Amino acid sequence: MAADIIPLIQYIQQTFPIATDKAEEIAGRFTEKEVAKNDYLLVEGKVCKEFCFLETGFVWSSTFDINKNNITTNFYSGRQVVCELFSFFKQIPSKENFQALTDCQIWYITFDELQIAFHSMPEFREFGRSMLVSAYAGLKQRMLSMLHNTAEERYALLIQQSPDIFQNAPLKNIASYLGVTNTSLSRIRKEFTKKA
Amino acid sequence: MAADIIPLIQYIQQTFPIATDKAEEIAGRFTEKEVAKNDYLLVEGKVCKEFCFLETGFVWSSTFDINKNNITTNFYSGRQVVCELFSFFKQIPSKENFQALTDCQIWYITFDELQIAFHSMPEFREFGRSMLVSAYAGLKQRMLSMLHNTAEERYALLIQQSPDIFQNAPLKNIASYLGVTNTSLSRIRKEFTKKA
DNA sequence: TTTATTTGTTGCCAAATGGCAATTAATATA
DNA sequence: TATATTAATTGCCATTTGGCAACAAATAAA
Repeated sequence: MAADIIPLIQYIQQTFPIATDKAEEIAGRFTEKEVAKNDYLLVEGKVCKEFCFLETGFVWSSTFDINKNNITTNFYSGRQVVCELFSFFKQIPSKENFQALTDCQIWYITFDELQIAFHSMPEFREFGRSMLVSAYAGLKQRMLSMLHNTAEERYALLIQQSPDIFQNAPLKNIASYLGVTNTSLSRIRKEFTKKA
Repeated sequence: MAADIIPLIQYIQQTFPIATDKAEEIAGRFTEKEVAKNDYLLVEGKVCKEFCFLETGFVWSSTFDINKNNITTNFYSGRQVVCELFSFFKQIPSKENFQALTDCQIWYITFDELQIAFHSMPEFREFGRSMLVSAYAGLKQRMLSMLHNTAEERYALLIQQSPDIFQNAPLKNIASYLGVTNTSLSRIRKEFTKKA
């Protein structure tokens, strides 16, 4: 599959309003690569070296709780940033794994390249900051939803907002993403289809 | 009470390792102010204009859910950044209120001043980014805790890590911060003291 | 294709949490 | 101080979610 840089340019502009030629200049700093299904973009204990934009494909990230249970931290479908931001920006070992659940087409920039680009391109910095702030806000939303919605409400929201997750990830991982056991998710799904 | 800039300098250095004179230069861009008990640092619907460092005092932030219930988003004790980052960095209206629960001594910098300082001081930018990344990581931790710890475990963690919250905030707000009803929190506390 | 392994569903019951109302305690106001 | 208001606790019961085991379905491996 041929790589297409347009989605990255659009993503940059939508994250931080900017002239198209500037967005193209930023996007031009990225390199393309492919990641095969089931391969890892990042392994726990390693430092995240690349800031990735997922052009096409599907990725999930996970970590382990105290009881060594694998718990899903997130799912990523196309046209999103896929990066363990803490590990990447602090250049310290990641506590999460990132794995491709389908073949992926990716645009990436290394940490060193990004540092250089940040210093020479104020717009790139602004984009980076805006991306971070949006990620922060998204996480806060998710946290508030965890606090004040039932598991069934969270399930309903997820299936409505990200139906693609259900095409790409096994239910047990969706369950841990939602913070319920797979037994409970199974029952929630039963109730849900009954209502619909 | 006289303002003391040392805690701010220390906070900067601890967030992003940097020479003391550079940290002092960054801190020098901040202005001091006092906020009286019960006054608001930020009101929902207004754009957050100041990036604040809380030298001394105690602040809580809250928002409203769909049913107009007031829910606590966070508590802030001294030597922390107190800022609605999304509203501040995007300069859009805040969905949260920030209120002082005690008299507060604050160091702040406005958005415009910060923009200027960011452009002229690379170290300030790095500090800002590091602060954002840490905030992001802290939020992720909290979210994972919401997902995979019981209410009682979250209560135990909170009282252990932030006992000062219990000296400054009413239990009903701590309950909504933990994502439980105040009825449940009351029972959890009863069980907890029984065990200890 | 056959077999083994993993994933998903269901029944049964236990544990955690919520909802409501009554009561007490604490705080604010007159 | 007396009164009104708000916060916190408790009892009773309903709802949600979890744990375990058995089973079925899907997928991977031989």
